[in-house]
Amino acid sequence: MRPESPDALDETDRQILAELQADGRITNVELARRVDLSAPPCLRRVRRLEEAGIIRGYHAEVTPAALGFEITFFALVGLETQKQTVLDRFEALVCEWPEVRECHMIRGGGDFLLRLVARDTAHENELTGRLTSADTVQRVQTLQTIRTAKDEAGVPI
Amino acid sequence: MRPESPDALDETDRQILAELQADGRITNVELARRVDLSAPPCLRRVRRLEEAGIIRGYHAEVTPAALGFEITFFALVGLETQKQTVLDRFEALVCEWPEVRECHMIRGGGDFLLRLVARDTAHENELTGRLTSADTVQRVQTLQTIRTAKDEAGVPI
DNA sequence: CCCTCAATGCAATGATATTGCGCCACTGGT
DNA sequence: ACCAGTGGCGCAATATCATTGCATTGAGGG
Repeated sequence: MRPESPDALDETDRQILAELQADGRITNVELARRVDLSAPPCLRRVRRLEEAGIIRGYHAEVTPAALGFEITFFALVGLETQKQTVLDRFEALVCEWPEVRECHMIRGGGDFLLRLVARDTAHENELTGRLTSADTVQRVQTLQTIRTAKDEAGVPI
Repeated sequence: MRPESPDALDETDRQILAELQADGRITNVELARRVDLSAPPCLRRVRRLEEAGIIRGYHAEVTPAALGFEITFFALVGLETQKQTVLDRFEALVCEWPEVRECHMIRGGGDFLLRLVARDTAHENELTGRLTSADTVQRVQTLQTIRTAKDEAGVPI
């Protein structure tokens, strides 16, 4: 029947993903040239990848400092319990803060790793204060980034 | 003379950044419509933002699992010393690993926070083992992500 | 009040995206 | 071995978009 699953990716698909991950605004004509296809089938492949959810979207990478966000930091947050409703409530709370850019639940439960941005140290302090004083929060360890040697959004292809 | 710095962003620029951060493949015509400009000045603003380094690039967001990377995890790595050459060497080392997607130096020195992707738990174990046995590495704490409630690449605008 | 400069909009031109269609290769069944 | 059926490709045509040149407009300075 089918030698591979219907959503399997061949080498050309991987090349397309690699190119679009590296430059999301490349023209379809140029993309087709790089993966050695003509434009129409190349575009059809891109559409298929988008519709399959393999490409979730395209984003401009904006320098945070240009918008006044000089500080990026992480916060390791421990909650008092591991009860699901408590975890859910904490997630819902911080997800509403625009300064929280990522919220990952880690390990067995009760712990979260957040990535946040702040305009300055006062803003940062305010954010950590808000975290510390939030309901059910037991401890907050902030990890201030001194410098970032690598920051690639995607995955290796 | 100048009411604001030459690289200052007005409200239209911020709108452009917000739109391109949300959808990096939007056409210039559509972008111009949303920020209430005609196409040429809109494109000129985008080019200016790109050349000023405010827009660093555009990237497709690819689902890691589609490429076989089922696991994302973080690693807190402590080195034995804070000597600059040791820090630099560690950074150079892990930056060469494709599975390391982010490498942030944190706090006073000697500590790094890494974000990594792995195909499976065996791959993850191999990576943490490589970290643990790397030269000058004192300790490695892995933070396995159970679930991710929020993962926004950019900054609030 | 005039001048200057920066930014805009319009119009024209060259590229690109998108669709329809025919062709070829491969697969499975006869 | 032959014959559909299927999927993917390239070509060609058309709609849309990107990009450039140029005239106009409005705000601030002289």
